[in-house]
Amino acid sequence: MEVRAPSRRERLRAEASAEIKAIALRLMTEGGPAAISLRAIAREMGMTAGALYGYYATRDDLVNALIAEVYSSLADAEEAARDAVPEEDPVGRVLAVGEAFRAWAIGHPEEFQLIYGDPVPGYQAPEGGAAADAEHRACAVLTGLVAAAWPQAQRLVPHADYEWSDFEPGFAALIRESFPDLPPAAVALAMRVWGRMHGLVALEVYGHLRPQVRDPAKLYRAELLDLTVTLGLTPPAGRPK
Amino acid sequence: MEVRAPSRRERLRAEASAEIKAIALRLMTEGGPAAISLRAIAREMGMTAGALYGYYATRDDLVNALIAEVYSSLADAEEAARDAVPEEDPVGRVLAVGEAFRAWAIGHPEEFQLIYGDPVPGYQAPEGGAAADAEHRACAVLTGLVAAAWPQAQRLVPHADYEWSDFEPGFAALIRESFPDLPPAAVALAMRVWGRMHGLVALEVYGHLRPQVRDPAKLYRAELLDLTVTLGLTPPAGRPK
DNA sequence: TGCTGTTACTGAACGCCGTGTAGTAAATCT
DNA sequence: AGATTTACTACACGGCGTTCAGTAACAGCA
Repeated sequence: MEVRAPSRRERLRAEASAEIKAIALRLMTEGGPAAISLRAIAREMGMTAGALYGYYATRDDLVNALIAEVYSSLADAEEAARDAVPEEDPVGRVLAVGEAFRAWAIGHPEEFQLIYGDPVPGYQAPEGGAAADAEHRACAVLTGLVAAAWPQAQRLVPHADYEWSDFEPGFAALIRESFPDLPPAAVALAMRVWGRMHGLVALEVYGHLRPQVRDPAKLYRAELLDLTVTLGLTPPAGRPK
Repeated sequence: MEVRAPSRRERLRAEASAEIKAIALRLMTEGGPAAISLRAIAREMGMTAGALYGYYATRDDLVNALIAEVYSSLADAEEAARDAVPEEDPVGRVLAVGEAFRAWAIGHPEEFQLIYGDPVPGYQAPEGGAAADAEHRACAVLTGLVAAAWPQAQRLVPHADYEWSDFEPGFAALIRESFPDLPPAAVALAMRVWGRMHGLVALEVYGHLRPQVRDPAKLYRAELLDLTVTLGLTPPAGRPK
């Protein structure tokens, strides 16, 4: 953890690296993930494509850096939405985080695509990258929601036969660090919540909803409300008779 | 609708067209959707890349043809799964179709990606294409499941304020043709069911589940069971006390 | 101050890719 | 058999990621 003052060289280098990422990000928002081309970036910076290899070993490395950044922005949005609702209102928090997730995705479709879409044929997430870190942050928000709802939710999960061994050791450790008292079944529930929010949003972002449904937001809202039922935060809506 | 016997020329042409699609499909299963290259296909057929333009006007046209074919195979799988369970067992049918959907996706990840993934930047689904047709078939299976469950489900959907005007006219007409007595709220529920199945499966196919969860199938199964609760086919699992 | 090693970049090349266009040979129709 | 349609090749264009030898500017040291 040395904190040498950055030399002029290092500063310029960091700036260039940031500019590369910024341009790449803009290119992506304009033409989708496929529009991230080293040559286009270099063109805008008044450089040659080869010059970029001094900053990123390969195009995929650059994309990975972007993923980390973008994922982090999603995590920020979710955390902000959660913290805007008082802790005593778990239903409100679920709705807020859910809506924030969708709003972010709809507002940044290319970024969503970058994170949750095509990992390019020979993909593989870098092991301990910042991307995995941000993914965990985003996931932790959902886990927190489930943790808050767990007293009510635990009666509703059928036969909670989940063990910590059902999760990868590293992931389990990470979770138990943040939520020491949470049982494994709750973590499983959190993953399901994740999937549930992801489903409709992914369909919408990829254009599978619009050609049929006029107002996807309405659909999503209903799903979120139903989600609070699954979490035991809201009684089933059925008019009793 | 003339039914002339196909001349020799037409037959050869159809065969070539089919071979192109077949090779494209194989290339995709081997290297992901990005590996579909006209040059590679031509190479395998002992032709030049340009020759393929006699069959498909552009690479995207070929991809669209593939999408239609692949989507159709998914619809087949869902219908087969549904029909393997007697009509009197709606819960079984939901589980069967749900598991069939996941099994198909996991077994054909590239195909799943092709259908539900990156529409390439300047995409647009051809209006009345066979792809839209197959998508409707797959969607109809889910609608059918909801229709069967509707007597029980309708008590559970909160404030069913859905009108037919909430859907695109063409889509609404198509649905009402197949299910004359189904209210719009049920269609909305069907779309939510679709989203719910899609969520976890998409996360798994794109590799967001594996690094954390050991057995995604278990998670998905729980989600399906919870889905039958939402559909009113199963009482909430909570031990009453 | 001058010298030396490091760093940032260029320019050209390689091999991919999708896409057109002009020409040729074969199959088909009359 | 002759005229026409069809299927294909050969070639070219521009764009892509990536590599590599060479060059010019910089940094630290004497």
